[in-house]
Amino acid sequence: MQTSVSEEKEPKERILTAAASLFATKGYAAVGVREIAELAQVNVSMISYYFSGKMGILKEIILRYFEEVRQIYEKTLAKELPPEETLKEIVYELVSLMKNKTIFCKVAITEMPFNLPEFAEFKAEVIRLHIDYIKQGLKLIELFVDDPKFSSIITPAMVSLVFSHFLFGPLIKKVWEIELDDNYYELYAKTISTLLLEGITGVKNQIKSNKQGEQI
Amino acid sequence: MQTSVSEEKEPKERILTAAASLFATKGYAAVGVREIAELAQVNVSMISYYFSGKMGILKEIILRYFEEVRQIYEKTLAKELPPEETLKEIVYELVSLMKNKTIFCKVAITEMPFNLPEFAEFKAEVIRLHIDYIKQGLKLIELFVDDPKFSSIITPAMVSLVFSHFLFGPLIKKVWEIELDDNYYELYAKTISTLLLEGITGVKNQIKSNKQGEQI
DNA sequence: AAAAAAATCAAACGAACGTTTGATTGATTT
DNA sequence: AAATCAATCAAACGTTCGTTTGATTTTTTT
Repeated sequence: MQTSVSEEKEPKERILTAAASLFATKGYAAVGVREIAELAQVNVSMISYYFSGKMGILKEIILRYFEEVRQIYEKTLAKELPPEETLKEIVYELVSLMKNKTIFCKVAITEMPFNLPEFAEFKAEVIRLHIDYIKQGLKLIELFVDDPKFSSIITPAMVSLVFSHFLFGPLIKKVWEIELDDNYYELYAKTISTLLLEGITGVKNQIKSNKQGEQI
Repeated sequence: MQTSVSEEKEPKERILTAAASLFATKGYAAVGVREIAELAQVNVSMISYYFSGKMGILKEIILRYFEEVRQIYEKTLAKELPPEETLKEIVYELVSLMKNKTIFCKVAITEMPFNLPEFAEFKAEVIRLHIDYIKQGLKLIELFVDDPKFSSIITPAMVSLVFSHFLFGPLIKKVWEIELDDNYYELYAKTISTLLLEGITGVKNQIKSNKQGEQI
């Protein structure tokens, strides 16, 4: 374990990295500003100076995460591949995002289910801002399953599928005792996208056979 | 929103329910003991009296959650159904567990990715105690995919698939504007288990075709 | 070189934290 | 009825919390 951030750029970025790393392991609310400042090797007051408060750091982390996801969606949808290929590519890109910026993503995802009163409004705003491209992603899935009820099941399922590995990260290492190298993550992306595509196809067939059942 | 716990049993149970409900919405670390006490309508000191500290409540919640899951596994495996049916039934049971005891499950799951130093040992112990039946569950999947590397991908994926709806619960209501009644949850369980079964079958086929590719 | 702006610091702020104390009440046992 | 035990309480414990202050240093601009 490192006790300080190694020769890293500007203080503002050091604070962000240190905080993200602490938030990722202990959760936002369990981390104190002094702990962040020590790891980032800055004075405590610098946190309010640069981020106007501890909450500002979390907001910045979440904004950056959503921006990365937005770019992935935009970049991939612009290619206008067939839906299956698009979905596969999005999964690949999301996995490599998680691999390269694990702690940022983990913070954004683990803090998502919570509803701190001071934070609810900001989160709702972020969701609102990004709802457009989320729905673009949904249209993709609705090419398979054109019922909003199914989208509301499959979309969160897709998100949590892709991120499951990183959520349970430390536990996985402990239980299976495997090495998490580049090969592993390639297999991971491939397996998850297959799981998802074949799964959705299965759901689609299930719906079809149900409809036929009703008609008889 | 209720400001107190309605005429409920023993004080100890009131504390547990109140705490779980607060932990579920704000996260363990963001909730204070006084807030819990107020909601449970007990004196603050009763928390240490019954649970020997705030952490004791969280431990109790997590223990109860794991016990419920253990019972589901045991009960279902005892039936000795074919693997597909077993998997399907486990998913159904897990969904209905989440439906009936949402806040307890949500707390257990959302706090799982974090590693508070005072809490790491307990969590490792719980995992160790339950590793046996988790591996029993794994054997199920290894009937489809007999490579531990794939299990390490598919098992967390399965868990997060089943729980995705409850993790993103409030967000789902907001985005899709749908009613979450019994019918919805029946569809939910059915869809998730299809997604999972067909997905795993797809992964299995992918592996098979890869192996054939190597042999040529 | 002087002036202005930005960055950093130690120190202190009041508030909230989880826990403990010691007295008091209510119920149970002798 | 007396003694014992469990349950509850208000109050205070010492810490830690996030933030702010006002002085000081460093950098940039004039």
